[in-house]
Amino acid sequence: MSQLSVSEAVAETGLSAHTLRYYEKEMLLYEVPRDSGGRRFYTRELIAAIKFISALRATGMSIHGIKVYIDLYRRGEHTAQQRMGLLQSHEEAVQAQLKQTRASLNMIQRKIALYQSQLDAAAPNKQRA
Amino acid sequence: MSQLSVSEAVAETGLSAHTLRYYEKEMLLYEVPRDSGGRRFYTRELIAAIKFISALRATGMSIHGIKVYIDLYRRGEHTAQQRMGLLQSHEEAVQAQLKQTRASLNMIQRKIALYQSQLDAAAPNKQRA
DNA sequence: ATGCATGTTAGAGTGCGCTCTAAGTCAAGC
DNA sequence: GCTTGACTTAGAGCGCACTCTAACATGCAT
Repeated sequence: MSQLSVSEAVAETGLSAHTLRYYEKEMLLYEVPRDSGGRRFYTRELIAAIKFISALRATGMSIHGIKVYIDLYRRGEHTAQQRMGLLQSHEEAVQAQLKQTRASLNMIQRKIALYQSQLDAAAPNKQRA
Repeated sequence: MSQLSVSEAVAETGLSAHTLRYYEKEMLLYEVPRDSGGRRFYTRELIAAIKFISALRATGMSIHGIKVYIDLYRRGEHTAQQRMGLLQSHEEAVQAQLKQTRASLNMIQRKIALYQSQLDAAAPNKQRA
């Protein structure tokens, strides 16, 4: 079970088969093995890579940005420092984005609270219904 | 100073003039007043609306989703409950998205930590340099 | 052997949210 | 009067990340 078919990989990663092929075409995934019939299968290493790529995507890194990271990976161990640097600056970007999202969420929550007090004031007897 | 020119509104909201016109075309903004020469200006109410729209955008609400909200707004006070409902379900979506982002960020941070320990192990004498 | 699910390819199409272009108008300063 | 800069319009164009199409191949179950 350490080698997953396309449909198993889809189930495991939450990405579509189209997207998996797209990532491969864009070189985010490489050396994806095939069975005798030419069908792809995914090793645990590939699945781990896909999940990490998904984490980068989920935090807003672009396909191009991920490709830069993956290309470093392919070039070998001596790029580890650079890769770490990329991840660190991405982490900072994510922290900034989280901060921005929290601020915006706060504004939205204040608006909701405003609606709540308006609606309470307009129908004060509803509180007993 | 309660009426801002386009360039002042750009400075105040962080959006581009192109985007402000685009939002107007998409009916997120309406009844934007004009001066005698046909140029737009933005009242404090409009600026507040733009900032709220930006908060919705920053938290991932689509232009279409915002339009639905704004259309309710235009239809009057009796839509307040529905608008609040929209904001509440958006809030839930944002909370879920934040949770997802934090989980992904965590994965990235673990990878950074891994790099750090690898690099420390590979060059242990660097700690004194 | 047949049917069907699951896979393959190259390449086209989609939806989103801007972003820019080109040609023109207007008001203020020199 | 002339230039400059900020603005106007309709509409085209763009970058991104998928997402789908069409035609074909494979392999398992009946």
